[in-house]
Amino acid sequence: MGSKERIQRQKEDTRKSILDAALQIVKQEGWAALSMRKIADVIEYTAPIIYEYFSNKEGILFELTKQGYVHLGIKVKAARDSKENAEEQLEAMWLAYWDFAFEEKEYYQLMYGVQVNCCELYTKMPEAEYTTDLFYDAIEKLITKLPISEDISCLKYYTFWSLIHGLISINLVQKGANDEINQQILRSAIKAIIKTIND
Amino acid sequence: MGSKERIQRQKEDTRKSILDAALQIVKQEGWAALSMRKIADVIEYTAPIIYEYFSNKEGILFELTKQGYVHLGIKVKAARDSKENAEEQLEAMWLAYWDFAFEEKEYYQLMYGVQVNCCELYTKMPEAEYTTDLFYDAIEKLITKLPISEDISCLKYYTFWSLIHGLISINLVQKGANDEINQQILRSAIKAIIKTIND
DNA sequence: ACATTTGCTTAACAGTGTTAGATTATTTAA
DNA sequence: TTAAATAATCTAACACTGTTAAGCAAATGT
Repeated sequence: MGSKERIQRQKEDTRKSILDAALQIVKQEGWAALSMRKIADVIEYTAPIIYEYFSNKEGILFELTKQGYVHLGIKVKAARDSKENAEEQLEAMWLAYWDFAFEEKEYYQLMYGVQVNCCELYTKMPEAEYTTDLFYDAIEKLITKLPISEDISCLKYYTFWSLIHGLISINLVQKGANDEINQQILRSAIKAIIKTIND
Repeated sequence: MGSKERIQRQKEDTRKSILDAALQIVKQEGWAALSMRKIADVIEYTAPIIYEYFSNKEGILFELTKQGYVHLGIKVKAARDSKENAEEQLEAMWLAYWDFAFEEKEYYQLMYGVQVNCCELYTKMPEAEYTTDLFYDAIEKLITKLPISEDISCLKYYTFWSLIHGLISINLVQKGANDEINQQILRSAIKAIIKTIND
């Protein structure tokens, strides 16, 4: 009897619907408004059911964080593949990162703890490392002096990341900034950091 | 009878003790653990009393935010006054900002919404503008091309701020970064941005 | 047909911010 | 000094939050 598999499929559907419901609520009302009972309302169950799919609320956040990293990775990879030149690739990748932060604001807030009390234990999430690796590769392609030291690519990566994440955070928290100035800062700073890669 | 003034003084003391208690709890247990009842326990009252001094919890956070900006302003000003050279001044000021973020981690988290759901209405807080003005002044001192355009100082200010705030946020959220690398990024990036001021 | 397992719900606990009403203490007025 | 008025404080409650235990009902296995 194949009913086992049907039930299995139903369970996976419910699990997915929990994640979808959570994201929907957050997109409509923000992270502070997300509650187990609200999720239960959306999926038309009662709250305790959720605990058969996730050990607790943090479990849901953890899964959504993973989803976020997957989406970000896809977007950054696509940006890289849209360009030939190594410099253009790196710039396009950071711009894609920037776009992701605002298009998928709720994911970004969760992934990087901007106004969200995300759990602390997201260390060593393989989905997160994928994007990081893409950036490291792109940076190292631009380094001409061999052998490529881990230190210098790390330094450059964090410089890029700090600048862009800082600009995003400032905009996500005290929004109301001029978008033109943001674009100017972004583009000129990216170019400036790229220039210093082989200093 | 001067008892009016005595009572007035007592009220001010209680108000201050509420703020002190809140900060104490946060320093011991983090922002997530701060509750009205815990504050009440510390000041040896019951929770409703707090509402005679602050309209709600957000009111307490608002006041602490203001305190934070005052402290930051003092620190940044002191850093400026410790140097003669304009470049050295600006660098010292950002390093002071950096130090503040870690020495007064709880204040910084609140002021800039790092892992804290601070209220949104902190716009136009005069205490915050003081520090901003200090940085603008220091940047404009370095601009040689006259007349000094508002755009260019704004651009440079946000570039500095984004980078440093980003680096701080990353360290406050996913802590565990190498402190040497942070210092290297900080100092080299500050110098790099200063260099581009007159481009 | 009976027993067992599964799916799901209700009820509860301990905590949160916040408010209304009752109570106690202090001050003022007679 | 005593009575009335005011101020200070607390208890209790409401509507939430995450989470767990107990119970009911329907589907399943024997």
